[in-house]
Amino acid sequence: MELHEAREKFIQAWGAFGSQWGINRSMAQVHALLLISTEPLSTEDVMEQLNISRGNANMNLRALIDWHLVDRVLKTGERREFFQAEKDVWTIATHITRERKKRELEPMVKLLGEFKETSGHSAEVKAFKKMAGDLHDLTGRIDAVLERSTRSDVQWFLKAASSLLR
Amino acid sequence: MELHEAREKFIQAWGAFGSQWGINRSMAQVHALLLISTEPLSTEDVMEQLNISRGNANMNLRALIDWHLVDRVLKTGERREFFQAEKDVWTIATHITRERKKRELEPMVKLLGEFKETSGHSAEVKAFKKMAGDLHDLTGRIDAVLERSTRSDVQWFLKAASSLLR
DNA sequence: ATCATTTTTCATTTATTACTGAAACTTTCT
DNA sequence: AGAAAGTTTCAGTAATAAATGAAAAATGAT
Repeated sequence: MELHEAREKFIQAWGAFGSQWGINRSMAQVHALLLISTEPLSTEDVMEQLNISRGNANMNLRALIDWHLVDRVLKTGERREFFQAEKDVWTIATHITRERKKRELEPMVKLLGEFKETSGHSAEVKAFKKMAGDLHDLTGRIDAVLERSTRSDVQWFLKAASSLLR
Repeated sequence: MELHEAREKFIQAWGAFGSQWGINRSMAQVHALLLISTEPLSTEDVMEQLNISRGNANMNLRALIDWHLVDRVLKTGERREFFQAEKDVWTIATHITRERKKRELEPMVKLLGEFKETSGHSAEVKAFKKMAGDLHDLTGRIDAVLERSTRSDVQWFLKAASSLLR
């Protein structure tokens, strides 16, 4: 496969993959593009290479910075900003995991916890509380596992271990 | 909190949660409704309780059956079909995980593997292959972890362990 | 302080995804 | 076989999410 074709496929696939997981296509594509670019890119580079508008490029670059997946870079003697992606896949995975955990999983755990106080003693109420409680336990456990596996000390260990296995 | 309010909140939250993760709102809501219903429901019950159309109810019930999250149930002396959700949260988590792994993760692992054969020796090509290879390793590892943690023997063990801890 | 360049915002447009509802189909009963 | 009850399909419509592009704001050089 030629580089050009491979890059194109990669960007498209990463975009589609993202949108299946609730991340918008452009954001994922911008990320993909930066991942496989050796040099930092300007907003215009991103616009051109992905055929997207300035507004779109800007919004998604900022979103990626929020997620700690992309950094702003200043080149000496250049006025405009450049962008480069974090390239270490463990770090990428960690940042994505922590961000989604914080934004989505934690609020769900909290809400499920609140259902403990549902009033009544009917069979209906008991069944409801059982389900809410079980889900609370499950999401709480998942939360704990993710917390542990994304802690920077664990990350450090895993990185070290994986470099030994190379 | 009153049961009625709690149920409503739960259904809405589960729907919103689902849509953040690429599962459509109605499907998640139908699932939520069945999860907290003590008796199996008919298509009409679902339509009424969620204010959705027959077509929508039918499509999403079938999708949930595909995902092994819901079973068809026949009541003696009743002609129409009833639906009930799998209630064990470990089993639910397993089925969701396996289904998404199969539909989305595995194809991505496969695609990333194909990039190994990208031709050329320039720095650009090397950088591309490095990234694709790293992502291939990472997604492959995630795939393996999920495979292990959703195998029925592990499930059996975890269920047994968690019932001992009750 | 001015002006040229770059970045950000946001009302409007466009694209995508999901839902509706009526018709077609299937099943089961008499 | 015909009718009644129930299920599925799918073309058309609606709702939602994302992108555009032009204007406003910010930046920084002179």
